[in-house]
Amino acid sequence: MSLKHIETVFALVDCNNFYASCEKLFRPDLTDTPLVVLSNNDGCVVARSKEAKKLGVKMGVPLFQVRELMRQHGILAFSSNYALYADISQRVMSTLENLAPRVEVYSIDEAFLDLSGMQQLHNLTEFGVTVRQHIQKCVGITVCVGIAPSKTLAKLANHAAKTWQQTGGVVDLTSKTRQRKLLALLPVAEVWGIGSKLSKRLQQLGIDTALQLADTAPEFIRLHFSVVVERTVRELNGESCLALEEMAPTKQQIISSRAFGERITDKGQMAEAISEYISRACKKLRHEQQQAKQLTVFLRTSPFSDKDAPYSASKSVALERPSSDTRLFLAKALQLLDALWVNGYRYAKAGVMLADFYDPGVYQPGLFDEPRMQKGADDKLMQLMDTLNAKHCHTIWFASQGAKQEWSMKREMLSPAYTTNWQEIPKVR
DNA sequence: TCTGGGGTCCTAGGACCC
DNA sequence: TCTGGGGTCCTAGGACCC
Repeated sequence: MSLKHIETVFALVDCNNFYASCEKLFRPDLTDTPLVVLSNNDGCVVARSKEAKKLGVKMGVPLFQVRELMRQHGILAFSSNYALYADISQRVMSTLENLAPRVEVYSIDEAFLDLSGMQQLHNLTEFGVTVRQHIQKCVGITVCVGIAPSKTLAKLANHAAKTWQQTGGVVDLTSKTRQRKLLALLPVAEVWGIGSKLSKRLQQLGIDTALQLADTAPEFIRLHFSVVVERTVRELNGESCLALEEMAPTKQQIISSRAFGERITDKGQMAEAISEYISRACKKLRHEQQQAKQLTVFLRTSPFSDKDAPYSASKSVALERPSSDTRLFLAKALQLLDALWVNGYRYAKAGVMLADFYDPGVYQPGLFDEPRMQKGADDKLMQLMDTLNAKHCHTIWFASQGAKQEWSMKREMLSPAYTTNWQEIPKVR
C-alpha cells in the first residue's frame, strides 16, 4: 500500500428533519404524526416532519397561510425550543467525534468528517452505514451520509441520500462516473453556494444543471461571477478547495435582534427591548472572551405591511476602547436610540450588533487616552452577573431591561425542556 | 391580526496617500 | 493642448448559508 497518494475524502452527516425529530424524540406517541416547528414569534415554519412534508407544508411559509391545511390534516405545531435542539445536537456531534478522527461541526444539524486515507482500510459505504446505525442507537436521531472528494460534492451526495430511499441513507460519490450521473440529474440551484439570484443568472447563460455548471470553464465563471462561484465549479469537479475546519473560527460580530410579539409604538418599551438585546449580546461577547469596539442599533417597521408607513434606520458608534461591559454599551445604545427614534411608527423589529473585536488586553490605546479607571473591577461585576444568571436563570438584570417585557416574543406552543431542566425531565411509567 | 434570527464572505466605490 | 496611477483602507450592499 502506498502512502504517497492519499486522496481527500469528506463525509457530510446531516440529521433528517432535525428540529421536528427532536420534538418527537421524547414523544413516542407522535411517531407517525405530522408536525412542524415554528420560528421565533411562532411566525413561520422552519422544520417539518416527513409526514408534514408529504402533506404539502412548504419550508419557510408563514403559519397563517397553512393554518387551514394543518387543521384539515391534524398537523401539530411546536414553538422552537433551541435549548432542546442544542442539547441533542451536542450528543450527535460527540458521537461522531468517537467515530472519526477529524470532525467539523458545520451547523446545528450537520457535520463534515475527514475520511482521507480511509478508503484503503474500509469500504466507505459500509462506514457510512455504521455512522448511521450508531447515531440512531446512541441518540435516536436519523441521519443521512454523503461521501465525496470535496465538500460541495459531499453535500450533493447527502442530498441524493435524502432524496432516494433506495440508497439506504448513504451515498458514496467518490467515483467520477457516479458524480457525473448525479450532477446531470440535479438543477443548478441544488448546488451548495448557488442561491436563487445566482441560479437565475446562470440559467440565462444556458446553465441549468449541476453538470453543465461543472463543465463550464472556471476562468469564464471567474470573469462573469466571482471567485466564490469559481471555487464551486472546481469543487464540483472533485477538486477540494474548501478545507475541513475543526476549530471554530473566532466570531467577527454578534447580533441580537427579534421581531416583537406585538408592535411597539412607545419609546419606553423600545428602550426596554434594546436594553434586553444589549444585555444578551454583551453576555455572548464575554462568553467568547472578546471585547468589542463598535456598536450598531437598528429599528424597523414591518416590511410586509402595506398600510403601515415604512421606516428603517440604523446608527453605529465606536467606543473609545474595546469593552465587554454591559453598562457601557447600554448607555451608548440608548443614546443611539434617541437619535433613531421617530414617533408615530409601528415598529416590528429592532436589534443591536457588536463588531470590531479584540482579545482583552491586546488593544493599544492612543498616547493621550485617559488611563482606565479601576482596572478589573468592571470585569468582576460582569462575571458575577453572568455566574448568578447561569445558576439561577435570569436572577438579576438592569432596570432598563424592564421586568414585564410585554413586547417579548410569542412562544405559545413550546415543548418542555426535556433534557436541560430537571423539573421537566421525562418520566418513565 | 399573523411573514425568523444569526452569521459569513466578496465586491464596488470613494477617500486618501505617495 | 496634453493633466498619473497604484496601493490601501473603509463602508455599504449583495449574495449566500442553516
